[in-house]
Formats: sequence, C-alpha cells, structure tokens
Amino acid sequence: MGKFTGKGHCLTCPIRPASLFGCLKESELPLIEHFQTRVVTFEPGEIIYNEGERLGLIYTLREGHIKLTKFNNEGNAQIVRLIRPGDLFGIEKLINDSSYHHTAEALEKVEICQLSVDKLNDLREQSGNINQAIIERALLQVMKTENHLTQVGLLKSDARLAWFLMQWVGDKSDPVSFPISRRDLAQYLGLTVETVSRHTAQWKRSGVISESKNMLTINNRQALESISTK
Amino acid sequence: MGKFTGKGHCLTCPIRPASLFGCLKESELPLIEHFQTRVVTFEPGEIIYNEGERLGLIYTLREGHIKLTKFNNEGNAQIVRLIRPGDLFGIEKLINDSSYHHTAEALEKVEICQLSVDKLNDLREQSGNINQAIIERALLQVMKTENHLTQVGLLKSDARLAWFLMQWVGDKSDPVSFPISRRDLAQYLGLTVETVSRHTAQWKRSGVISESKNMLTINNRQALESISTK
DNA sequence: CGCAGGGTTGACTAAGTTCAACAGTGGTGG
DNA sequence: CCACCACTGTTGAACTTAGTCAACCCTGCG
Repeated sequence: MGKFTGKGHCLTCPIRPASLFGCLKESELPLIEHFQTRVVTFEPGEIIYNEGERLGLIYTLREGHIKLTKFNNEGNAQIVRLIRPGDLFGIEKLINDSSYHHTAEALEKVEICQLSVDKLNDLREQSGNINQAIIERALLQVMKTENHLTQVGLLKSDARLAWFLMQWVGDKSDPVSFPISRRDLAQYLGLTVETVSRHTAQWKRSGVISESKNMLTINNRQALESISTK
Repeated sequence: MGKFTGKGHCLTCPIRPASLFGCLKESELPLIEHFQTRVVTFEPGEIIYNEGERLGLIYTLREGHIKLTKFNNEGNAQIVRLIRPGDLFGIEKLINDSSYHHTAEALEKVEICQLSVDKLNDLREQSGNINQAIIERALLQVMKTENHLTQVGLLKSDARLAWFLMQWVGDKSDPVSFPISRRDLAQYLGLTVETVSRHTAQWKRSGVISESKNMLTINNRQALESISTK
C-alpha cells in the first residue's frame, strides 16, 4: 500500500515552485521551514486511495502520473482527471468532513508527498496567499473539467482522441512518456477500447503518430490538428 | 443589457443564508453591514456576460435560472452548468486578471446581484470563513462537473435524460418550473434536439412525465429511475 | 511451455445523427 | 381580427457512428 521513503522538507523540495507552496513570498518561507511531509512511492496499478475513504491526507504528485476514476452504478469507470507532477489531489478533503470522491491509481511508478489536512489548515490561517492559491487551483480545475466535458459532449470519437493526444504531448516533437493504456484512454474519453484502438492503429499505419514501449511521438501535428477540429 | 432595479443590502438580503455570506458567523455580520450590491434583472434570452469579457463583477443569482455555455471551434455549444438561486457565478474572476470562461444567458426572467471582485477580496482578508466558503463552493463545483462528465461519458441517451430530469425535479411530486428548451437539454447532455424530443415525447405518451407551459411533473419516478440506471 | 493481459481486427448491430417535413404557438403588423 | 412569420417541438426514413461480440496476435512472466 505505498512504500514510505522518507520525510520531505517542503522548504527545499525541488518541486516546490510547481507545488502549492510555490505561491509563498520570500518573507513567508519561514512558515514552512519546519514543515515536513511523508514521501511515499507506489508501483504501477497500486491504489493510493479509494472513493469514500476518510484519511485526513492531501497529496502532491512529485513524479509519474496518476488517474482519478469515478464509477457509476453498473461499475463502469469514467476517468475524470489525470494528475501530473506538481498537481495537488485529494483536495476535496478541505471540505469539512468529506471523504475522497475518486479512486486514485498509479499509472506508473510514482512518488507522492502526503500532507495532513490539519497542518494545511493551520497554514491557511497564517497566509492569505495559500488560500488564494487553493482557490485558483480549484477554479482552474473547474475549467479543465468543463473543457473535458465539452470535448466529450461535442466531438466525435476520432476528434476526441486527437485532441487528447495533442494535449498530452504539448508542442514537443520528441517522443513523450505515455503510460496510458487503450483502456484508460477509452475511459477518459467516454469510448470503448476497440474504437480507441482502431483510430490509433490507423494513425500509426499512416505515420501520423508512432509508439514504442510507453513512448509516444506525434509526427504530423497538422494532421491531428485537422482531425480534432473537424 | 439588464435593468438596474436598486441597491441590495447583503445584511438583510432574503437569500443571504443560501448565498456566499451565509457562511458568516453572528459576530462577523458587521463586516457586511454597509455592504451594498447592484440588483439587476434580465429578460429570458438576454446575455449577462460573454466568454472573454473582463468586467470585474461576480454574481449571485437571486431568482430564476441561468445557463453557462461554452462554444467549440465550430460554434457548437455545450452547456456546462445550470445556475440556480443562491449560486455564485462568474467566480473565475477571482483568479488574478482572468476573464469570464462562459457565456451566461438567462433562461427566464432573472434577478441577479452584482458584487465587485475588489470588494469581495477586501472582505476575504477580514474573514477566513469567506475563504473557506469560496473554497468549498469551488470544490463542490468540481465534483458536480465531474459528475456531469461521468453521466455524459458513460450513459446512453435515455439514461442521461432521465438522470437529468430526476436531478432537476428532486423528490417533489408536484409540477416544477422547467424553463429549459429541448435545445438546451440537448446541449447540456451532449445530444441532439431530436433524440431529446423522441424520448420526452415517448415518456409523455406513456405517462411517465407530463408537461404544460414550462411546468414539469414526474408521474412515475420508479420508471425514470430504472431507465437512468439501466 | 502455457497462460494472462493488452492490443488489433473483422463482421454485425444498435444507437443516435442527419435531413426533411410538418404541427402547434405566439407575436407582429396590416 | 386575421394572415403571416418565426420558432419550438415532433415524427419519419436513411444513414453514420460507435458499440458489441468474437477471434486472433503478441509479449511478458511464472
């Protein structure tokens, strides 16, 4: 259930700039001088927490990727979010007495920093910047999810998939780490494994993208672009 | 462009308990003693703001319903949220220097309370409860949108529609105000007008629901329930 | 070696979209 | 007051898309 690998020191943490505490001003740094967190690693496929659990922990991802999934009554899964390094998750615990609203699963070997809700709340009372940063992250999250919803609600399967790949890869033209199975893609985009496979196989044949052992390359960005806005 | 109907006094506002300021403790009420807002009304179909506009205003809906819409490149619309009385919207303005991320349109005659971002920010510095309330609203919004996404991603058209109607009506068995056109339903659920119409017409014929001039009744909740979880 | 799991492919089917026609309704102007 | 128009909702038929079911390949692993 996750291997403890040591205490983290927020002040000197290499990913602090990308983390929640990246918002602190020089003068506020003493606030987290003695702040420690637990750093934990998980193997691919391991569950970090389950929907409904009540641990008082909030997480920052340091390395790797994680998926957050919701299940409907019939046990079908919808992936609602993909977590990247620097992202905060489990943050719904900031609502009084709530439990986790997703199941969080590691897509690859990940390193996570655990932060206690209570300690974070103490900190919030001392720094308005932290509150602002939390609000901004939450509001950005709303927008991203609305964007996701818009793609799923409006686009055809190939456009959805093309949109996602472009988002994932960004503007890099080198191979990019791609730890996402066909199944995950399908559950993220509201499709079936087969449709996802058909499109990607087709694009691989026509050379638009290429794949080799968890690495993805977009060879013809323009082609994907035009599919995604068709 | 909205008719100004007077100043609102937050302290004595009838919907304060449901509004953002419902979070204030007795002892904090003096904070808003002299707080005033502009109360404005809009007619059905009027636009309250457009995506990209930069007014420094945040809104609380006092009466009626509003839809928030996003448009994709081809001009197709996805309704991402329906606003009910007491809800806060335009709140993305709390992110530094951002613009509105939706187009807000009145579905019926609405009464809205305009609040300046700057004034709200002043207030945030004086009350941690306000920050907490904003965070909770933002996080709840994330969850609702994720829920919406899950329905759109996983359910078949009839289940989506049934789910929506049940959500809308709640557990009331009396007729409920229903100011939502077939077109809006379709744009909210990621369907076409025709599919929505076919299902509702069918359900009206079989007596599961009934409709008369913007009022909706669910006659057979169990039937809808079983369709929505099929 | 044999097995499990992920990925691919094909044939078929079901679901929903598209296009088109038409009904009902409310509003406008002569 | 009625004729006309615009708009919303409904329905049908043809068509397209994506889902379903099933077979098979490939890879990694015990």
